[in-house]
Amino acid sequence: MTYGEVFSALADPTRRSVFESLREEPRSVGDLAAGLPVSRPAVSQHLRVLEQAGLVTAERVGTRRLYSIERSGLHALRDYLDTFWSDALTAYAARIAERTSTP
Amino acid sequence: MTYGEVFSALADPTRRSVFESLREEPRSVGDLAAGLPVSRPAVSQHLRVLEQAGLVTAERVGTRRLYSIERSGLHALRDYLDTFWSDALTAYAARIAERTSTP
DNA sequence: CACTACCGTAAGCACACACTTACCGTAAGG
DNA sequence: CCTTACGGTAAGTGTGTGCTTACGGTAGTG
Repeated sequence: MTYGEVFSALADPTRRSVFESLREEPRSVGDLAAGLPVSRPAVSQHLRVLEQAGLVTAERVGTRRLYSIERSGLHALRDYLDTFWSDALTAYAARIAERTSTP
Repeated sequence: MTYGEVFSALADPTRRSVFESLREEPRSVGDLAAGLPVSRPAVSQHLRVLEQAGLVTAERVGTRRLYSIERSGLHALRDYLDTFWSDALTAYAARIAERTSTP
């Protein structure tokens, strides 16, 4: 579960549709597929990618599987953004300091 | 410049390497390609995608082109995360309220 | 025990895309 | 000018991947 997996998971439009649909409420695979222009196995494969990226989790309810949003995936994304900005600012400050001390 | 473009732009490892390399300081195309296992045209194509996604900008310096980090791309990403969470929380609260009022 | 509902997996296909080499345009420097 | 440095673009290639249909496997139901 790396941020690379999160990026490539959310890069696909269909996968984003699935993910954003789960934002409203937990749904089953067939339920998700019914609102999309692709087949049920396709949705199943997308869910596998999303699960691997830590974006969703599954829960067995009888013969169905209820998929819900998982926090860790987006958490990894947010951490990536935060460290990216702080590193960029640090590098920027260092570059300025170097330029003013040795002109 | 949508968050979809940002996601697919950062989904590629080589493109992330380019992007994260620019976090340290602005660099030219040949400079970036020198630190990567791919050819210069490949880097040039990656930079086009990153530019289209609002993640980098170019500045002409003589015959060279200095690429730097652009804020708008990651800004769009952060907005996406924020609205996603707030929408998810709203939907969750509504679901709870509905369940407690009509059991 | 059937029978149905639900879903994951396998196999195959068509397209996208990340690369390459080759080429051309533009700016600096003799 | 001519030459060199730098980089964007074109065309072609191979792998990855998003999709399909077909199948098998498990949990409820009569």
